[in-house]
Amino acid sequence: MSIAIENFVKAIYKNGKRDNNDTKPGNIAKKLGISNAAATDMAQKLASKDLLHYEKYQALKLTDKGNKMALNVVRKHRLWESLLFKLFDMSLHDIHREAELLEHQTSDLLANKISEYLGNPKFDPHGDPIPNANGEITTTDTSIALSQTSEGKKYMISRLMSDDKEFFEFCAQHGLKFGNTLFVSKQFNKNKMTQILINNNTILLNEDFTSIIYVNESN
Amino acid sequence: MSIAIENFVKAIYKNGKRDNNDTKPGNIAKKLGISNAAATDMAQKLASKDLLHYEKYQALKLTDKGNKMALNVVRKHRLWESLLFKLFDMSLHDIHREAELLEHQTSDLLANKISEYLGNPKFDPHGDPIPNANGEITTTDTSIALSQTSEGKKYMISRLMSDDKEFFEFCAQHGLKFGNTLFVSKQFNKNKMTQILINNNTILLNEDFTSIIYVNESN
DNA sequence: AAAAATATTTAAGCTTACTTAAATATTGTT
DNA sequence: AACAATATTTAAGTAAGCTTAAATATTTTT
Ligand SMILES: [Mn+2]
Ligand SMILES: [Mn+2]
Ligand SMILES: [Mn+2]
Ligand SMILES: [Mn+2]
Repeated sequence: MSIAIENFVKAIYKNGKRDNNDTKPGNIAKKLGISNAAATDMAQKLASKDLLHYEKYQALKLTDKGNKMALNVVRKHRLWESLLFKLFDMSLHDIHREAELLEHQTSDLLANKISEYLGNPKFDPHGDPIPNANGEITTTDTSIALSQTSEGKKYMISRLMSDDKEFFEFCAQHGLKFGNTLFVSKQFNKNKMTQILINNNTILLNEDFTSIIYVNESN
Repeated sequence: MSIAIENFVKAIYKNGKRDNNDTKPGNIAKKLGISNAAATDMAQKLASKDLLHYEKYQALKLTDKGNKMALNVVRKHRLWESLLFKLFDMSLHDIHREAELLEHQTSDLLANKISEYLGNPKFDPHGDPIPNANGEITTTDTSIALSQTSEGKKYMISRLMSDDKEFFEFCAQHGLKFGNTLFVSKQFNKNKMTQILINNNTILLNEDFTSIIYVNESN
């Protein structure tokens, strides 16, 4: 399957998972940087290949076959991120950018070699789960967005759901990193802001950030 | 530049280097598995992009710009082969196959990271030289084909110029490996065969093999 | 030096993955 | 419930990278 198809299927998969947007052509188009017309076109083509269910004006839904393909690409993406992060001194944003391309040029055999070399990791450097060779995610995610946390509790960062360079630079600067702990000192519910204490620094985060930083309650 | 263009330019580069075939569209077409017509078409297109000199019915010649592009792709190819060979238990043929794809999806930055990680190696696992970040090959190659060697002398294998699976399997089986030494016991000039002694085994090689196994005279 | 065999080029056409513009349907607002 | 705003779909068209078939040039053989 082509790069365009792999990216399309993956975008639907991720849209359905994370964003509770409904997965209509327009949303996918926006993510992929193509026109709505192109997305509709592609959706119809993929339906004829049995990769997704298409009904005019309805949300797109992957078939089992489409889902499997998406998970295969996601697996390769996250394995590459893990490898590059381990071997080289590269930022989360940079490894993501490289993985976005490498994911399409990787045989299943190579993916398995990478996985084996890394000790079959279950999570990538963002904290995202890595599907196994059968396209299954066996770990269960108990984490919640920082925006959903309670005042006065301690949490461990489990996932940074972003591809944005500036966000990662901000995170790096303030110690917001997979595995680090923080304390939620105040929730400004009206303003949708969250005040946290991390590394003895107090920071105020708005919803753009608190909705993509995932955490687990800590001791 | 597209994958098709990178492969095309690289094929011209390699054809000019190794094979003393003249580099006409038909030869390139054969290597890339496309029609002669497609190769001519592409050659004309690349001439308009200043990547090669095209004159009807004449051999193709890369411009400086084209040469630089080819070396950049070759660099990435050989760095990937080096990395995969080091990290994973993969055959020379397999690493070549993966590198053939990865070479087109690798930023200069990532290439430099790989090079640095490996200690800026000068040769890949086949013994082929790796161009530096400026697209220069600084090593000089003094090796000769096994077919050109003299009876009664000892040589060290410096290069296995092939992508062929069966050839590599044969090599692996008989200890024909980068760095290993062999003794040329007889040259059958009329039959274009070479008899060598390696690991206490005598093997008779025909020209298909002796022309792609490169060696340096050894003590 | 012809003739025959080969190789190259041109021409016409196809598929993929896009684009913009126009038509149509859905959704949100008054 | 009607109107306006928004989203989706259809239609028409483009560029890249191929194909096969036919025309033309080059190379090899006789
Ligand atoms: Mn990523
Ligand atoms: Mn991608
Ligand atoms: Mn190779
Ligand atoms: Mn290639």
